[in-house]
Amino acid sequence: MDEKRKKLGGAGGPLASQVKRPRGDWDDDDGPSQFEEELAFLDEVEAEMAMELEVQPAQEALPVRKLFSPALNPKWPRPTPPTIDLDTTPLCFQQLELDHYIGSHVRGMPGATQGPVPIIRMFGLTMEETSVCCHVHGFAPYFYVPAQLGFKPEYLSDFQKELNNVVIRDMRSNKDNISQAVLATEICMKESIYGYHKKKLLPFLKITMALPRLLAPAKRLLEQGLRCGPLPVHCYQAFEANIDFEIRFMVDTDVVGCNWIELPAGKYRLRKELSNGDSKKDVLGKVSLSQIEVDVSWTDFISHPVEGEWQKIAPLRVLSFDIECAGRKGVFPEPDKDPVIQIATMVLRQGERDPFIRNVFTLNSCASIVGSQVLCFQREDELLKAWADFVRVTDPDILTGYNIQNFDIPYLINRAQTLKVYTFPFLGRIPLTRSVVRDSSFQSKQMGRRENKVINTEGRIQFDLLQVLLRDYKLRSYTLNAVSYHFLQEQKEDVQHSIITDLQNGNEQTRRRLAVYCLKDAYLPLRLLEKLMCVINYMEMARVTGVPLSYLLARGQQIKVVSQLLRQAMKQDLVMPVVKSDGGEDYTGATVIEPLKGYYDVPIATLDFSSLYPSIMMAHNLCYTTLLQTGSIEKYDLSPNDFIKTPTGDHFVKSTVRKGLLPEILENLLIARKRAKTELKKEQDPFKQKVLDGRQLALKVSANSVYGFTGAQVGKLPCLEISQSVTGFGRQMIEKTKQLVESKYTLANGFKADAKVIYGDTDSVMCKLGVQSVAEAMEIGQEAAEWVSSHFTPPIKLEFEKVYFPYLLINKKRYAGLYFSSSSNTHDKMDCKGIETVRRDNCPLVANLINTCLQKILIDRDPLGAVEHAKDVISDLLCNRIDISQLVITKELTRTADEYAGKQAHVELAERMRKRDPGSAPNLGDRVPYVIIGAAKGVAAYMKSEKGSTLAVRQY
DNA sequence: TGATGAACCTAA
DNA sequence: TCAGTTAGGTTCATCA
Repeated sequence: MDEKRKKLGGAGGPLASQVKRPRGDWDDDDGPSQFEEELAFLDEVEAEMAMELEVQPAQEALPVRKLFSPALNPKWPRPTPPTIDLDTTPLCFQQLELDHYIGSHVRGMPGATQGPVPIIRMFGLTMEETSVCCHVHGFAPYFYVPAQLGFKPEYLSDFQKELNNVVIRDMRSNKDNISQAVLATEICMKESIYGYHKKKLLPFLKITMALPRLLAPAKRLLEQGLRCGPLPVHCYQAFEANIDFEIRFMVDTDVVGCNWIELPAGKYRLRKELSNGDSKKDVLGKVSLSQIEVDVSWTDFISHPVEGEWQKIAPLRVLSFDIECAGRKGVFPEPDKDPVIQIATMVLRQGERDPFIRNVFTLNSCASIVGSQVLCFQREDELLKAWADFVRVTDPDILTGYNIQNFDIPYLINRAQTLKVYTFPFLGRIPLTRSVVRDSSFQSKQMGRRENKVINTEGRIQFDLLQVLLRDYKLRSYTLNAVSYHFLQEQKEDVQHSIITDLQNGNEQTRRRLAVYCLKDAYLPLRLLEKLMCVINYMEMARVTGVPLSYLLARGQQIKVVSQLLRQAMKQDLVMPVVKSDGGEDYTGATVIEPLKGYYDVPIATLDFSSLYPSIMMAHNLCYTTLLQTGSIEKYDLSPNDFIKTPTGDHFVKSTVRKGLLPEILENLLIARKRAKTELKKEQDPFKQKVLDGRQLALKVSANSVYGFTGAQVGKLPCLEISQSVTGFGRQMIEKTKQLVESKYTLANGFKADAKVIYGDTDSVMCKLGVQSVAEAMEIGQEAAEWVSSHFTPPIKLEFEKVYFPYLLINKKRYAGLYFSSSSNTHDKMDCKGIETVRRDNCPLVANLINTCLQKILIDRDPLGAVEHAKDVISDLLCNRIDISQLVITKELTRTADEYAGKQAHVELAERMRKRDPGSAPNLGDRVPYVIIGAAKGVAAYMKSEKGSTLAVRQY
C-alpha cells in the first residue's frame, strides 16, 4: 500500500494520465489531477482493509433525512459507548477542553446551594473514542487580601457582611437576584510572592465569591477602602484576583491541559437523555451532545499526572472543512448576498493517516468523485442545515481548516442567518448554546494589532491552521497554496477565484471540478496539521504549562507562565499580588560585540551559552521571592553573605537563604526536558517519539519565556529588577568570555596565534583561533568552552557549537558562513543571518541573487564570480531580459527614479508590469531595495572594496 | 547633502 | 479585558 502511495507522490507520475474522466466545458487540463488520484486511492485503501462497502457516491439530491441513517453513513456517528455500571466502573477520559458556565446548585454536590453557581465543565474523550462531558460542581472563585493590622478572627463575619453589602450595592442590576455575593471569608497564613520577607507568613483573608465575575468589583471596592468592626477604613491590596477561573480550578486541583481524568466508581453520576415531561428528581437530563455526560464533585475526581500510561493520547476526531461561495465578479463574497455553494469536509482520527470521512455538500448536482461522497442539494438552506447536522452527528473534538475562524465559520453563521436556517449556529457540544460571531482585537508588541473574530463552539476546539502558522512560523506568504508548497511541496487544485461562480453555473462536471478543489482545501489543512505535528505539540505545551489547549491559540505567552508560577507558589503558601501595569522605562538588554567586519578565510569557532537567561536566573537565584526591596537588607538584618548584588545594583538573597520559585520552575522544566530527550532516544514507536519531541520543545520554549514574562511591563507580574539583572549578568558574561578566550589562547601561551573574538551577540562569541583546519578549531573550541564554563556559576555553561569556515561578517546581526558541526570534513549548510536571503520583505529576485552570490563566495570561493553574477543580473535587468514574474514592486519605487541604474531598471519594470497586468501589482509593500545595485555593492563591500567602486574587486 | 525618525524585520 | 524582552540593520521619506 505504501508502495502505491509513493508512486502517487511524484509529480506527473505514470498514474497521472491513466484514468480519464469526463470532460466538461471548463475542463481544459489533461486527465484527473494528482489529488483526485490520491482521493481515489483512499477508497482503495479502505477496500483493501476489508472495510464495509463504500457508499455509492450520490449525484442527485438526497432526501436530507436519509443522510443520517446508519445504513447510509455508518461511519459518521461515534461507536456506541459501552454501558456503564456506575458502582463498579471508573470513568477515564482525556480532558481536552475545560471551561465553566453559570448554572444552579445540584443536590448532593458541594458549594453554594442558592443563586447562580459556577460549574466547571470538562470535555474529553475516552480511549474508546467515546466523547465525555463532565460537570464539576462545588468549586468557587476566590482571592486574597492581607488582613488589616489588628484584624481578629471574630471580625470575619462582619467583614464578610460589609463586603457583601458593598458588592451587591455596586451591581448595576442584580438580574440573578444574588443575595450572597461573598460566600466565605477565612484567615489563612500566606506570604506575598513579591520580595523576600524572611519566609514570614502573614494573616491573609481568603475571600470566596459566588461567581467569577464578582471578583473584579470586590477587588476594586476593597482597594477603595472598607471598614470592618472597630478598625478604621482600610484600603486592601488584592492578591490573585485576576486569575482566570479555569486556571484557578486547574491549579487547585492539579489538572493540566489535556491530562487524563479519572472518575472513581460510585463517585460520579450519569446523566440520561430526558424526553419531554420526563422529570425524575435527582436525575439530571443531558444538556450536551457528548455521548457520556456526568456530574462529579470537584473533590472527587482523580487528575493523573502526565506520566507512564497517562502520557497517551485519545483518538480525537479532527474535522477539517472548506466552503466555496459564489461571489460576484471582483467583489469579496458577502454572506448577506452571496450563496454558499459547496462545503467539503474531511474527518480524521488523530494518529491515523487518512481521513475516514470525506464528503462534499454541493448546491445543485455534481458528478461523482471516487474517494469522496458527494451530497447534492437543491436548496442552499437545506445544504447548510444538513451540514450543521452532519457536524453534530460526527461530533468532532477539533475543528480545523484554513482561516475558518475569520472566514468560513463566520460566513456560514451569517449566511445561515440570512437564509433563516435557525438550527445552524449550534456548532458546539451544548445544543442550547448558540454559536455567535464576536469581534475581538488583540494587541501585543510581539504580534502587533490583530483583529480577529471569535466564535464559541463549546467543547470543540477550533484549531485554525492559519492561526497556528501565524503564531509559530515566519513565512513569506500565508496563503494555503504557498504554505502547502512550503511544507508539503504540494499545491492547491488550480481554480481561479474569479471563475468559481462560472463553474457553479455550469454543469455537473464543472461543479465537480469545483468540488475537487474544495475537497483539497479541506484535505490540505489535515495534512499540514499532521506534518507539523500541531495537535501533539500543542497538547504537550498544554500539559507542560498547565493551561487548557484552547488557551494556547486564544491567549498570549503570559498565561502559561502564570499557570506554572501559581502551581509552584501554592506549594509554599505564596500568593501573587495584582499589580497595576503602567508601562515604564525600558531597560538595557544584551550586548552585541562590535564586529570586526570582513571575509574570513579561516575557521571561526562559535561558542554559545546554552539557555543563557534561564541559566542566569538559576545560577543567581533571581526570583520575585528572593528580591530584596529597598530597606529589606536592614529590615531582615542580612549579612553580605546572604545576598548578591547584580550588575544593575539590584539585590537578591542566595538560595541558601531562600530558593527562588522561578529557578525552581526552570530547573523542573530543564530536568523534564532532559528526561524527555533521553526517553526520546530510547523510544521506538514513532508516534510516541513525536509526542516526546513535542514535549521537549514545549519545555524549552517555556523555559525561555520566563525571562520575557518578568520583563513584560504591561503584564501580570512584571519585575524589572529580575529582567534587567538577567541582561546585566548576560552583558558581563559575554564580555568576560571574550577576555578569557583572548587572554588564554595567545602566542605567548604557546598557541599558534593570538585568538581574537571577532563578533558576539547576547550569548555567543565568534573566535578566530589562528588555526587553519576545521578540526583544529573544533578541538580548541571544545576545550575553550569547557575552560570558560569553569569560570561561571553552574548551571551556566558555555558550549562549543559550530565552526564557520569561511565566514563573511557584514555587520552586527548580519553574517553568513559555512556551518560545520557534525563533521569537520563537510559543512552541514550555508548559514545566513539577517541577510536579505532570510528576510521576508525582499522580493525573491533579491534573495536569489544574494544567495547565489554568497554561494559563489563561500562555497565556490569565487568572489569574482559572485560579482560577475551580480553584474550579469544587472545587465539582464537593464536589457529587460529578466523574468519579471520574480519581481515584486513597491509603491514608492514607481514614483521616484534616480541615478541608480538598478533602481531605474525597476521603475521601468514596474511600469511594464503595470501596463501588462494593471490589477496585479503583486505584494504591494514588499521592498525592492536597490535590488541589484544593493547586491553588487554588498558583494563588493564584502570584498573590502572602496566605497564607490561598487563592481570592482581589484582590491580583494 | 546629511541627519533624523518611522516602518519593517531580524538576532538572540 | 488583553498584550514576552531589547538591540540593531536597511530602506525610505522628510526636512533644514
